[in-house]
Amino acid sequence: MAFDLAGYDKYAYEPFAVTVDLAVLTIRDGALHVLLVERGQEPYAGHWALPGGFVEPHESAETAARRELAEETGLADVTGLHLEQLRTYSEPGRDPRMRVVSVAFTALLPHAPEPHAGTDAARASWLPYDAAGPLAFDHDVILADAHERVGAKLEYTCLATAFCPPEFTLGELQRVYETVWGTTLDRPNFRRKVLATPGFVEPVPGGARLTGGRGKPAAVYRAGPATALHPPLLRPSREGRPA
Amino acid sequence: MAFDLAGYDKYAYEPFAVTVDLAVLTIRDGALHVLLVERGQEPYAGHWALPGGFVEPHESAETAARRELAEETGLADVTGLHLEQLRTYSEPGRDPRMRVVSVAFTALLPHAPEPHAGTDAARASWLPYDAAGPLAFDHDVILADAHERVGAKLEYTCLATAFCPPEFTLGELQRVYETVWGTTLDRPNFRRKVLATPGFVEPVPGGARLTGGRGKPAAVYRAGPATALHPPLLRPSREGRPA
DNA sequence: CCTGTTTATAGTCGTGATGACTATAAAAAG
DNA sequence: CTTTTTATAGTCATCACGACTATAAACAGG
Repeated sequence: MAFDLAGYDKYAYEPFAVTVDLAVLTIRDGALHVLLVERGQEPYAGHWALPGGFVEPHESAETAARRELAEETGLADVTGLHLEQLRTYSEPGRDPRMRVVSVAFTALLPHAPEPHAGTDAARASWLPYDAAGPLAFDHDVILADAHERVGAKLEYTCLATAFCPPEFTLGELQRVYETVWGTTLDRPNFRRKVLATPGFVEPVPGGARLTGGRGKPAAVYRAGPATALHPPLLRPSREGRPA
Repeated sequence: MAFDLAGYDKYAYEPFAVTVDLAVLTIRDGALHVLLVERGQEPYAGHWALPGGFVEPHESAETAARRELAEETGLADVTGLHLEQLRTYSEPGRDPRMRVVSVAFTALLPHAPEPHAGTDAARASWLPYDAAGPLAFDHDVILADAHERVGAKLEYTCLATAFCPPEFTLGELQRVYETVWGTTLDRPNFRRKVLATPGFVEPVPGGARLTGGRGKPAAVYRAGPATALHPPLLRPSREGRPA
């Protein structure tokens, strides 16, 4: 399959298929969920897999990821959503049929509409992160990498608001941290830290949310202009976390 | 050029060339240097570019990057060197000849042997980071991304020792931080922080280095087993750094 | 040989961030 | 109307860190 391209130095190269895979995360009912599609064909027929697809000739991987995200979630507007390149997976054997190099992305969604069936008529659904394995191909690894990356970015960026609707309470924001990290946090300390970070959140002029939820109504906030957290909001002590 | 692969769902896909590009960084004479090769052919003939090459059919991008690193630096043993995937660059127009998707890597070297000429007979050399532009293709962007990534990782990982020889002084380690960040640090405070972080460095039993350098001889340390820094060693105040 | 320069190392002090904790307010559930 | 739940205010001790001073040990250059 190798061929020579006139003028391309003196290399012969092998063409690869290039795809994008998406680890789309959201929080439903206080648990981390991931968007998965059920494969209709071999290999891994009947297995769950991360949504994704081929990068088309005219588009970048980022553009392809955003297109796939729109197709798979059925969201009309995915322009404001957090979409970030995770890493590229290129092990020769990762797809048994041929050489496929996949650029993986992480996407964070605030609310979680039920997904449409994908273009290949497979079932698509939100599954709890903890019940998501084993996935097709190397998607377990991609999903775990995405989780680790998001957990780390919560520490030193304002990324947590990407899981929240446009207006939210500090309790909701705290639940994002607790859900992704799998820990519990002290409420007054969390509150103090968030409010002491300039630009992390800003109060919504009007209101206190009542929502029928139990307890005292909470003040409502919006995401602020800041993107980084200085100093960071570190996870409760874990010795020797991987880099 | 599109074709159909029997059994591959129902997609037609376009084959891409997949390459690796390496941002190989080291510190020479107290300044950050990058390994560059001079292009012999169009496009960008005569321009400097990041070393790199095609991923071969049997290897992953990581393997290809390590192979290219060995070829370009002429180092016999690149197994212990820090090599890390940066991100993938896939803009359709980034190579004017055809569609090339490039997986970029960052490599850190302690000492800096003069590089061999690459396999394509182009010149290869260490250039100061600040004098490295403008590079071929989108390599300026890749190089800047690598610098930013390395600077950020110095904050919360033990990566700085990757720039140091097996045995080093705290002064050398501090110069790594200062060189990459472009700042100066308070020596006693830096020392206190590094020594207070368990597993960051460990003293070499034997010796104090004399080296003919001016000043009081310094104690010699080795990299310790730790990989992460808790709490992090933050850069001097910068408001609103990008995530 | 003496003095100044350079680098390494030890320590102090005040501020601010943080973890652990207590207390109060305001809603819903029973 | 009491309990439960959540939100919010505050305290206190510890620790991390920036700024700073002091001392030690090498070399350079007269």
